[in-house]
Amino acid sequence: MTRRILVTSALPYANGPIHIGHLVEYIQTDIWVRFQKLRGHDVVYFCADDTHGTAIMMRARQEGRSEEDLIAEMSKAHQRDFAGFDVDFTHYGSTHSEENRELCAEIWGALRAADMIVEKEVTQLYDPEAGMFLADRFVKGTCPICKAPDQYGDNCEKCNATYSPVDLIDPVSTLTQTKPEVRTARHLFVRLEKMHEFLEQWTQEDDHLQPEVANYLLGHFLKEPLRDWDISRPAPYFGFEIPDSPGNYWYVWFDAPIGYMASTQQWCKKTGRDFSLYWRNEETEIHHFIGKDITYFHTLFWPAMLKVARFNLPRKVHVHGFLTVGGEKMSKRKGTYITAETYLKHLDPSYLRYYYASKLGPRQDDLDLNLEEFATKIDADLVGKVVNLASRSAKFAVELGLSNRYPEDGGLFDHAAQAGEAIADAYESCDYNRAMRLILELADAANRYVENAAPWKLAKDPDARASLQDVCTVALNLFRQIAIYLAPVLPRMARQTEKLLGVPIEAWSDAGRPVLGIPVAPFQRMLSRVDRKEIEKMIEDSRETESAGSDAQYNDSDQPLRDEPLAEEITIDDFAKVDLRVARVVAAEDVPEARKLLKITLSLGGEERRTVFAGIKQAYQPEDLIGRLVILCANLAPRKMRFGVSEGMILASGSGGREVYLLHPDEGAQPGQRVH
RNA sequence: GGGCCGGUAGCUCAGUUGGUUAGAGCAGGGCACUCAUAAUGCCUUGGUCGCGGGUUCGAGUCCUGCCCGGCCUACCA
Repeated sequence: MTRRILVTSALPYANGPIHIGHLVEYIQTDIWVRFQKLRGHDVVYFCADDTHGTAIMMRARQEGRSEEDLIAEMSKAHQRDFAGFDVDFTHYGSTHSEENRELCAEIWGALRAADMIVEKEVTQLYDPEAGMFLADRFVKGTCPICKAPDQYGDNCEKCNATYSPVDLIDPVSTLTQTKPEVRTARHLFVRLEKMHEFLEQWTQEDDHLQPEVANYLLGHFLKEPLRDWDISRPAPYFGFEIPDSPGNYWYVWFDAPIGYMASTQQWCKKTGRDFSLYWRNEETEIHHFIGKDITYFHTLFWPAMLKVARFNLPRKVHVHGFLTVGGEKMSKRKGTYITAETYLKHLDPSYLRYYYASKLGPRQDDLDLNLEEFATKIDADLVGKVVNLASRSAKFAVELGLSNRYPEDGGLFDHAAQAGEAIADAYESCDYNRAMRLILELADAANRYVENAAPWKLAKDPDARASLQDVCTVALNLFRQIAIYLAPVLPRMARQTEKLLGVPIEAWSDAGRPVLGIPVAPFQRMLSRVDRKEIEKMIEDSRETESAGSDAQYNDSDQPLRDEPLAEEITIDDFAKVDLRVARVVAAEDVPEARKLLKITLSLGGEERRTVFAGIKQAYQPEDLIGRLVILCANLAPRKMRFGVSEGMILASGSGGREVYLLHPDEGAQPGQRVH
């Protein structure tokens, strides 16, 4: 039975380039789409740029151009990058389109009609100079709980407290460095709770979600009433104005998923198709591929919106994990924040497609790109085993062509043909790493066959030409089966195989019938071994790109400053209030119940001792601290904690967790000395 | 604190509803081959399946407690 399938990948935000982290998703989706097409299904694959929101507006302002100009450029760059990795969309649209505006209005109307929209006052900080309300991350100030300076508007990284930006002490707008004022505005909210029962059912039934995702939703959101969803933003905002609420705009997360539909609509208009066949027809399967960070938009809000507006619900939302490189988050400093563009300058996209395929499973686990493994996997699996099959047998077949009848091969071809269903099951369930393993087993068996048949010996015997032809016929047909099974992952290799044998690869079932009595073209290299030097160059390039503009000699990243902009200016008197002292760690012990804390006893010289709880457990061993000098903020108000009273704060930089770097004075400093 | 996922060979991972001596790839060692992009084939080293209990004729697999790692979430400070 032919299935009609509509597939989407999440819409990349038009605020930055595509990088190898994004590509996990687009490659995963593209493989699934190509697989379904090969199986003979009617598949369309839509995506678009996500263009709205404050971030785009701010960036356009900064660069002194219009938002339209910015997003046009990003869209072009994104599409170029995707094409470079053989990600083949049916249509690539934009959320900033008339089609999207109309669909937003339609769904909005349905939400209104269902009495799901309410208006509420929201008190927010407003930057009069920028003329806009400030989202939480555009405000910094002193934490109202622990008095830590430089904290974002919604929570404190130091003490983990959550609060409203209105409660911040000395708030500063990060846009203009001025002091914002408190203003109230009327926001529109979606009463999601009205759909509670529906969502509880939809998320738990029919395999719509991976089990861990369904559990997560049940445990975190659905166990209590769903909160109203703040769906409007006051002007100025780059997006669509809400038709029945002038001055208010739809929040970017309202119109972003609707962009899937708008992209479909654009394609339908272009090609004369029927939109309702895809979004208002129960027989169409809709599959969304997304990252785990946006799970709840796609599994709660989105199905609720579709349900209310009577559109098709997703058949399945496939959630994948994040990419790490060498076991760590991508880092510009380490050169592992690799853009699609930089990758393509150095390496073959097929490498990454295969590597991701060999690591991707059906669950939302994070995926690690280990560059050493990357290189050995490509070399061993693809070059050494798969391509090698063709390259070691094709040259004997050029003169002879393939036999007219399929020779005895000990059941190898039939076995591989039968394996096709298990491999297909693995692709279908997004268990690509299993599919790759199964395919590689076939390549192993085929190489063993060639080894035993020894065509190179037959080639020396003029009387053995028939046998030689038979051996090549088997080897090349086994190779072709593998090329077909790998075609979703490696479309280029499928094309090369077509050229080699002069027969098109059009369907999965082609792997069930051998090709016979045909000429064989001279073998041309299909894939090169991975050049380790290019990997290094790629890393180097990725480092350079982000350090451009900084002092050439040191290449320090500007990321820390961007993460945490400079604070408001202070006077020397302000500074003098802070009493910093050199102190010696005389004891340090683990606080077993705490995840981050070490209990540290400091000496300020003589008998003066201080006990401080410091959140550095993940970065330092207690025994390594004993004896060393640190800098202590000595006049900080004592703070009662669960484990005791903390009498100060040890100075350190870094983002927390393992990234904590204690300050220490140069040689000669004495405990108790004040730092001026 | 709560939730989810994981912990199997040096590394990356398979292990189907509990059923013989726990597997693969890579890496290591040896041999063979020399058609192929120093590719391939054969042999081989290597595992108290995180730890402790329990259920069972039988546990990597089921139950339970704990330890470790990742992610999520909350609170206290």
